[in-house]
Amino acid sequence: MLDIRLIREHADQVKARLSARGGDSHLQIDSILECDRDRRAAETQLQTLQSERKRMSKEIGARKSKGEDTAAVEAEVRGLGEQITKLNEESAALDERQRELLLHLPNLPHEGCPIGADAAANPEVRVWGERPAFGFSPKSHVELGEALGMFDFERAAKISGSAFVVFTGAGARLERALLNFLLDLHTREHGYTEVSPPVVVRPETLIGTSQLPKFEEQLYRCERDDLYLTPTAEVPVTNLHREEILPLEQLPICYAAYTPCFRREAGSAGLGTRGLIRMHQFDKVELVKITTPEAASAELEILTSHAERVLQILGLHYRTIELCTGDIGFSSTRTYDIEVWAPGQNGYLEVSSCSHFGDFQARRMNLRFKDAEGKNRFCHTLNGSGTALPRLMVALLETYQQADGTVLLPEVLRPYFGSERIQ
RNA sequence: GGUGAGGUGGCUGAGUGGUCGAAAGCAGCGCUUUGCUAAAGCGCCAUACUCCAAAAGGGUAUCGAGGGUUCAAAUCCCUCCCUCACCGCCA
Repeated sequence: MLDIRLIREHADQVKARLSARGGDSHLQIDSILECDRDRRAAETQLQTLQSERKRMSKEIGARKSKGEDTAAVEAEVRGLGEQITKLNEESAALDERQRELLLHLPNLPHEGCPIGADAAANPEVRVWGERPAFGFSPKSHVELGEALGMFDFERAAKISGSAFVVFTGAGARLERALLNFLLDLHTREHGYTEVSPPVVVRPETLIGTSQLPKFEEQLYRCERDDLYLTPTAEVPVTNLHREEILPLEQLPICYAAYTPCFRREAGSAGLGTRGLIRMHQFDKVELVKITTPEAASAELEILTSHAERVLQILGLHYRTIELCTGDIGFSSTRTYDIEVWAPGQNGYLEVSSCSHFGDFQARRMNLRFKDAEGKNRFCHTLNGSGTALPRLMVALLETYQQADGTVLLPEVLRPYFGSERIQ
């Protein structure tokens, strides 16, 4: 959520930055300003009347204690009360409307965010390793994995529908090995604190990280209890400190969390494609940071390097791109995507998206810290996948496949998996 | 799921209709005094919104949340959320 004062005082700048996103969100600014003006006018009027009522009520109290008759004044104040009720409704409605408008407005892109219309304009920031060469035609993970008995899409469809998977045998074991490897790496070497949060959350939690109100149709909802399945651990983990004022010396807070993630993928292209690339439920290890505005930009670089490190250790070729203004997500000011090479797809797959949200989420969840001067200020939040599991598995299987259809695992995974080869 | 007890400022904790935004204590900040690693005294010490060009200074709201009663609500009524205890059920 943007600061209404920023919008009020620098409307043109806000509009300009929003238009860099390419949508029509900047067109909302004028109606927000109008609502803000009406709201403040109503509030000022309301407060004047309240002040009057308060004064007169005190007077009634004072006169009653002296035994005087106050019937006439009481009648007068009663009339005031009616006006106050009406104005209060008006003012509350305007307040609610303003909040609604602000909740639907995306974040401003960071000054450093490259300008561009869409994904085609995303600059490549780094490339690591190179595409592996094969003396044969590399197979897709679907072909490899099904032959090795690692997953079963048909039975998953039987029990849950399309775009679900059952990991079986070596597949289930590899999933578990990867999770343990990722959590160990981030907690032991990168200093994150491991958390294991609920994956069913209340609507306010989703408003905090901004999946609601705008992206409701992408979420699974348990209607009876008004709870939602989390689309990413970002949601429960970032909200852990909602409505708190954190001491400066506690920052940055760094959490690593493994959770399953649930996405309806309504209207997604490519949902019909076979394989592990886009599913309704998948596992992910997420990295979350809560920090100060001053430290946040540097933390984004660190966070991204931690996600990249996963691929480096696994020996997987990848590239890092930065999303341009036309491609960054709703709540992000700046985002790096890490794309791993998948030989069987003959293309790159996004396995991590690392974003800096500024105080956009912190405002929504009223997450603050006490600065060196003792002032309460909004935190900055960041997160990145570290990494998504199924796509990492795709890249692993396809990169390390052998001519005989077996998969020779990278060194670091062998103790976790319990052998060096999937066969 | 049932019954009961609760939810007050950074913390502890008073307050059951009227100068209560809220006693007192602790912690914190400032000043003073005395001085062997500290004590005493005094003062300050919530948040949000809003008015004013700004500062200074006002105003309003906030005692878990939302409604209601009343001239007036931390205080009375209703609904919800949460915590604790016991019972029931249960991986």
